[in-house]
Amino acid sequence: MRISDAITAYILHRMEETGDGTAELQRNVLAEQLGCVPSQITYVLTSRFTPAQGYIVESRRGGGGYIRIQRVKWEPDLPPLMHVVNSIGEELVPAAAQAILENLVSQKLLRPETARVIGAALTDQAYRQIPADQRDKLRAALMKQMLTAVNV
Amino acid sequence: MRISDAITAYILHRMEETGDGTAELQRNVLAEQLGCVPSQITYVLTSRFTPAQGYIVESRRGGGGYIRIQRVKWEPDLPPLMHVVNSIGEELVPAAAQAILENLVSQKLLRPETARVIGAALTDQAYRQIPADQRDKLRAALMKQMLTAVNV
DNA sequence: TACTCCTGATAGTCAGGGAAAGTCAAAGTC
DNA sequence: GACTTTGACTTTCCCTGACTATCAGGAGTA
Repeated sequence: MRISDAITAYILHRMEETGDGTAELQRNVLAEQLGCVPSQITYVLTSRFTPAQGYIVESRRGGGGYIRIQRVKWEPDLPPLMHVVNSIGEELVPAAAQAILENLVSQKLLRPETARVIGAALTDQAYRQIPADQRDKLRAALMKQMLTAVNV
Repeated sequence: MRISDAITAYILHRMEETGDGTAELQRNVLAEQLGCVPSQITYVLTSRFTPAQGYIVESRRGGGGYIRIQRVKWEPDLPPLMHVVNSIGEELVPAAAQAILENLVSQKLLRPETARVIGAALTDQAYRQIPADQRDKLRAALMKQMLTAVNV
């Protein structure tokens, strides 16, 4: 029995309990409860609760800090967005990004304004400071993150 | 339970009450009411009610002293969001980004969906691969880029 | 009246300590 | 080889208290 599985199960269970698809926890507390080091929690979150898997994670450090995990609710006519998110690999070139966005807009899965905003965040314009060989990876991560947030 | 949150909530509540987006208070009095030291009020003001987050704070010492917090009214001229874009510096920390978005939404200058999407692109979650010391710069660049794209 | 000085009533500053979560690389497991 | 686990170190945020700066008004003086 892996600790990671226990952590995952616990988080999912908590989500069920709250009823709104949200789980809020404190890293140190949970680590203590489950008998692992705190960074193990972080590991599980980054490997199993990613946007591509339909989750949004937000957190806060310092006194009274917390971690909140939220499961994305998919509207009946929106699963295609999920497919898109899953179909994006580790890297994404600008042209492909634009194509995906245009496609989504023409299918009425994305408002034009939303597409514009997403597109703006995916142009190399914004990545001046990022080494060229890392931009496509960043682009892919951002695209997934943003598409996932469209229908929280 | 964070005292900072209570102070923040109190100030926002006061702003609602007055109706003109202004709250006036006395530091010692509020500190007494909420059971904290006066400098805690100052801390909250400097960390959560900054100009970058859309607030102006003015104060006066001595007898009859006071602190007035005012929510910035963005001019309804064109282009609406440029004020915000211009007020963002070279770097942007996550908390400030979030605060700006909330402010814009509450002033109806941004659709909640759009704010969510932008917010998603500004969390550290999306920047795992980026060196920590470059994230705030990237965040600032992305924020400007996206806000500019809202009303093309 | 006019001026200075004192005093009490404010708010501001800053350094330090504590409480969280994040990072990363090395070691372990299957 | 990919995934897991660990722990030392870092960063962020919160809270406090001692000390400082500023203001208004009154007392004293001429």
